[in-house]
Amino acid sequence: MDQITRTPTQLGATLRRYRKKSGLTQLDLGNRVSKRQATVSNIEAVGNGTLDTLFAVLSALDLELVVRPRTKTNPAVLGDIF
Amino acid sequence: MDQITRTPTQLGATLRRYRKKSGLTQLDLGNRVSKRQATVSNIEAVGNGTLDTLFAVLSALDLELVVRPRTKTNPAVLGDIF
DNA sequence: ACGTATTATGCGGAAAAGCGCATATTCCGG
DNA sequence: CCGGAATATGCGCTTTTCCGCATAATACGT
Repeated sequence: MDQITRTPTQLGATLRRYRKKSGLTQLDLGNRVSKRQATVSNIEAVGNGTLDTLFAVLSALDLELVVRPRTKTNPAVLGDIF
Repeated sequence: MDQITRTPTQLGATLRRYRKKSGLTQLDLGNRVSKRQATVSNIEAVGNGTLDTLFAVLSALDLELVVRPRTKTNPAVLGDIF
């Protein structure tokens, strides 16, 4: 299932999903990327952060990003809801 | 062709590709998202920036992000090269 | 309900990214 | 080549993010 994100908040929610799926806490993940638990919280919950932090987290969770033209897929169902 | 990115630099290169494809200059794009040409340059060339800026640019270029587990695709050929 | 684990939030200070403005450098068509 | 367009870089300043550290609030199993 592709995780389409169009806002920082959606991205944060998606990252959280993947983090939980791999059984890590924010503290665990923060340690792996040498960042604070608070920083992980901030990027997940608020959607604030830098690209540096983002890619550190993606790497730690063994994820990658795909950039593509927007699809017609219902934009509401994408990640904010859960 | 999927635009897989695993580093800020690859992402920047990808954004540049899409910007040029849509016939915009950094100045054009900067104006659309109410940010400086220098800020666009920074995210494209250096890979530095915030999620805020990133999603503003994605939106202006009508792009979306997909987060997914890393594939086995040759990781070297993805965007730094060009 | 309790206790613990997890996540969110707050502080002061350092670092980075943003700004306006300007200029240097590079790219590219003619 | 030359000249203009486009991109990169610099300065001083403001805003945001990150830091360490700590605590408050929430979630979750027993």
